[in-house]
Amino acid sequence: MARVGLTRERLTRDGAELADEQGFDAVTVSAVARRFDVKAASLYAHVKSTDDLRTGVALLALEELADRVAEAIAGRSGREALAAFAAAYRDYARAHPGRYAAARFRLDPQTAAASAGVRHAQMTRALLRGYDLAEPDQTHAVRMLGGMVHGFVELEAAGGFAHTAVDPQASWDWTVDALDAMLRARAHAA
Amino acid sequence: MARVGLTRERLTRDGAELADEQGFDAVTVSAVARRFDVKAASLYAHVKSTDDLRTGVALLALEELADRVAEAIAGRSGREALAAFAAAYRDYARAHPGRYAAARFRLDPQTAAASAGVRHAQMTRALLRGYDLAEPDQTHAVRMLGGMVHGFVELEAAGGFAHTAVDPQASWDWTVDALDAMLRARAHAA
DNA sequence: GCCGCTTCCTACACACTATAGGCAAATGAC
DNA sequence: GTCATTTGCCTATAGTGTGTAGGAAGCGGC
Repeated sequence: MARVGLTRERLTRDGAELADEQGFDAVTVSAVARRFDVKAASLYAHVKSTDDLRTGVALLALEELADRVAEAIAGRSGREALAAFAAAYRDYARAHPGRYAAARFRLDPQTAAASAGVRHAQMTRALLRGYDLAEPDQTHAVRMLGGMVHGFVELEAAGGFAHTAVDPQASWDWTVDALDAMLRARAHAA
Repeated sequence: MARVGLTRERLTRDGAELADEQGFDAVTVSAVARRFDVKAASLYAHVKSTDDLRTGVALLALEELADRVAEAIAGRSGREALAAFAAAYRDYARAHPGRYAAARFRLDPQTAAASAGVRHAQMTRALLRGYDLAEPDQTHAVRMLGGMVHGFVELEAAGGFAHTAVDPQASWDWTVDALDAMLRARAHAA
């Protein structure tokens, strides 16, 4: 009966690759089963449902992305840290579009609370410590920064920048500069 | 045989309502058929496929949203126009989450070119004329602004702001203020 | 070798997409 | 009014995906 050696972990990793190749929506029980050359029903011993499979991919992506961001901001501060932080997100989204989409997958509250999502929030706050913002400005800045990075990355991925000749990288650098200037201007402003 | 009076337009409108109620992913041929108390096969006389149905909803949402934005910025300029522009997007997303998601639906290039999407781009540029930016700064600003608004709205919709007590409206106002200050600082800076 | 557990299988019930072809209601000609 | 045509919705069917139940083959411990 030629055992393939399925594991929840292997299915999750394969799901992540499938997401990058065909999009996160293509991550289904039967698609992954086909890649292992196995019947779909066999996967149900390892994952509870398609939703469960996707949740696994989402958690993996959040973890990977948090690791990269952590490495990017380690030992840096101020503008340099901001640029590295933003670049970590953008580079990951460009290298692994499916995983990036997976990281956006809606998790139920307690799964989210136990995920690497909290590390993302902590790192964003850590980054902003360099700008010395008092509350509630710091929270405002966390939200603005998160929205900015995510929004830019998503519009770029969706092809929204394809109709103009201007290099997206230049727009990105310009935006990061603007963010830095904005945050510095608001330091101590509470 | 009790004709219900199906039309492509009625199916599209109903799809938009379904999207707001159950999410854009719930917009399927059979779900809409159920709402009209009709067999799924009957819909295929009016829409070519599920994708076609969703495209219709997306075009409707883009149109509606463009109308609202146009109304919001009419007769305003500068900071006031920026605030109204941003509020139009956010308010629409909060009132019609499914349609907002639909507006993000990936259209094939020629459908996109014939959609209200181009009005959105034109209005964004029109808004930025008030800040007197030279190229390529204007394009950078268009991208930044688009990303910012979309990213903030999406994170808010995804519940990303639920873990902190700070009022999202306050963060929104703070962000719009910061954007305005930043754009003014960059006027003529080419 | 044999027992027991795990892994993967077949079989099945059900839902959604999509096509083909049928029948009846609405519409227009007269 | 009635008849023919068009249109609208139907049934039937094939294909694919999800998820459950139960069966058989592999693998380890002894």
